[in-house]
Formats: sequence, structure tokens, C-alpha cells
Amino acid sequence: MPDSQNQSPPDGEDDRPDHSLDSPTPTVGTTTDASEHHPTSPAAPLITTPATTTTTTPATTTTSSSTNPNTTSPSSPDNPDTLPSTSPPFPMRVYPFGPTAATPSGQPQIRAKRRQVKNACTNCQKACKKCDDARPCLRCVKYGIGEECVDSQRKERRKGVKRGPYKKRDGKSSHPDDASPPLDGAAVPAGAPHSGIGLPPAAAAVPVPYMPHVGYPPAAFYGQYPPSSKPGDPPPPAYYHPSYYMPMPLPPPAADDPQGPIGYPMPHFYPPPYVPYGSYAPYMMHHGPPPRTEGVGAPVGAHYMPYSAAPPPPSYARPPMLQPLVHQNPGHQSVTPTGVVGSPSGVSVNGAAHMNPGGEAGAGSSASALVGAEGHV
DNA sequence: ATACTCGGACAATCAAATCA
DNA sequence: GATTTGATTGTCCGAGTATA
Ligand SMILES: [Zn+2]
Ligand SMILES: [Zn+2]
Repeated sequence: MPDSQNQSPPDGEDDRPDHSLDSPTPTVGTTTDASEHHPTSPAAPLITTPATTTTTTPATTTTSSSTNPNTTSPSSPDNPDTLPSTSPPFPMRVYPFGPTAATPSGQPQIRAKRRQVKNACTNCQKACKKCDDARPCLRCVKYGIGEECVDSQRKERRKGVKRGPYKKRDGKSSHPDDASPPLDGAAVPAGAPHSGIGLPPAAAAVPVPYMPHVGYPPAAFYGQYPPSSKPGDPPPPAYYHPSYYMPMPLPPPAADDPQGPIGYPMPHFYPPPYVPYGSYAPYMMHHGPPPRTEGVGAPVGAHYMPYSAAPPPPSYARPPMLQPLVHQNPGHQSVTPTGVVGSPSGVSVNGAAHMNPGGEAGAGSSASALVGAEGHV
């Protein structure tokens, strides 16, 4: 859905990848549909390892873009990620797959592939902010709307849609017009559908060590309920709330590590998964720790049981600071507690549509800001 | 300075098409 | 049946704007 309907939390910060906590968007009353701006889709994907595909489909061709997340230090004004003074010496915006920009040495770096959660929570979705696999996600926790943190629903992909002939695998296209020869053998290693990182062929050929997400523990690490739960998926391991991963100094890059200085110790290097409320890292508490009313000191994992077994999410009182976030802005539509005002619709360029232009309005009070207030169009 | 909005790039998924 | 293609759908980056 477009963000618009619900409000998104202030993301001011939210956006930052990884550590940053994104601000959750509380959707108040939101219906969550899954889509944000774009309408959306279903599914739960598997984590594919990164492969190197050279760009393939026209649509998805990755041209790398200019912006390099890693390098940019998080400092946009709104970027909360920029943690308070306590922030670590390295940029918060660390992409799971490593940076892309130029290395200090001046060598072009490969842009790190952006990691996406399989299913963002409704709040983050609406706010178009980064979510995580935990539930409540960091952003929601940060904004005190953990109770509203639920997976968004994805719609099912359409079936039966005919597609034109594919280009021949041997490199010859079935289409007269696409004469372009396959790049480097053009063949994408089987099993590596799309994981290409828009690299030049040459670069793509170079096996880049897969960094499972520096900032986050491996996907499997989060033991939350299967977002996309597929029948065959094994139950996730115990969950460690990411928020608990305090930033730590990066270890010196391995001499042979092309990735450069990015690298956190793997999750297991971090302290135990126990995040009593009030123990949040400063950056998590953008607005101060949510008043905890219950479950103090409860092991984090408790909240992250497999879905089926999980008890209802704990309720967090909305932090006082958040109140102001409520959209009072006249311009905004906003928000009825239930919700949405606009209609979903936008389509992004590539097809993805931002959800509703009208925006979600949603939230009752606070939410607007917390959740993306509007859908992108 | 911080919070919020939102366009659009990028990522992931998966059914159709093709190959073996 | 296995593999690949490529459209669809979802995530969220990051710049721009608004507000405090
Ligand atoms: Zn979230
Ligand atoms: Zn959430």
C-alpha cells in the first residue's frame, strides 16, 4: 500500500539500513496490505545467495546507481541512524553485502547489494522504511508501536500470464531485434536467478565472497516466525533481536578481503540476546525508551517465537515523545484511526506502484508520522 | 536541526518458456 | 524434469520539503 494511508513514523531516520532503526510506522488501524507504494505481491522468498548475474532483464537491469549506501554516511538530516554521540566509528549504513563505492584506494567498488527483508511489517512498509525480520521490528520498537508490528500481507502473484518467447539460451534471441550478444557467455549460473549485482561482466565474473549481511545476522538467524512460511521451510532458529547488536568496532579488514573494512563480527560475537526494555542502545531510543509496562526483562526471544506459538505481541505504550508525531498537519489526510484514506494505486516506474497516493492516513494519532503517511504514488 | 514525504532504484520472487 | 528467462511485486534509499 502506499504509504500514504497510514502514517509512517518519523522516519527521519528510519531509513537507514541496518543498524539504523527505522522508525516504525505504526499503522494505526492500518490495514495492512502489503503493499507500500506499490501494490503488491506475495511471497516469501528464499534468500538467495548473491550471485552474480549480470543484468538480465531489461526491467531489472541494474544499473548501479549512483548512490552508494555504504559510503554515504548516514547523515542525511533525517537520518536517525546517525546515532548519537555514541555512534560507532563507522558509517551506520552498512550494507549487508558490502560497499560499492570506491575504496579508499580508489578502486571502484562493487556496490553492495541491498538486502531486503522478505516481508516488512506494515508500519515500515507504509513508511517505506527499512524493516527487519524481528517482530516487533526495530523500527516499531523504537517508536513504541511494537504491538502494531505485524507482517504485511502479500498478494498472490498472478498466474496464467503469457509471456512472449524467451530469447534462446544459446545466446540467440528469438526476437529479431535483440541482436545483442550475450555478455560473457551470457549464461547466468543456474540457481542464481537474479542475484546479479549490476556489475560489469568482468566484475561479475569475479567471485565475490558473499557477505551475509554485515549489519544483520544471517537471515536465518532471526528466528521469527516464518514470514513467508513455506511449507518446507525449516523453523528458524532462536531469535536474537537485532537491536541488541550493539555497534562494535569493525575488525580490521582481512588483507585479502576485497570487501574492505566492512565487517562486523558475526552475530554470535554479540552479547546474549537479552534486551530488557530500557536497555536499548541509545540510537534505538530515538524518542526515549518506551514505557514498559510488562514483561520487563523478558528475554527477547520470548517475543519471537514461531508465529504459531507466539503469544500476542506485547503492548508497548507509545512513548510520549512520539505524540507530536501525530500528524496535525492539515495537509495531511490522515487519518482515521482506521485508516486509510486514499486509494491505492500508484505505480512506480518499474511497475511497482507506490501505494496509494492518497496516502494512508491513518493513524490515529500518532501514527501518521510513524507510519508513512502517504503512499508513494 | 529534525521530522516527514515520496520518487524511483533496487531486490526478490516465481510462473512461463525453454532446454535436455 | 531441470533450468533459465523475465515480468511482477515488494523493499527501502535518499533527496527534497516541512516543521520545530
Ligand atoms: Zn518494520
Ligand atoms: Zn514493525
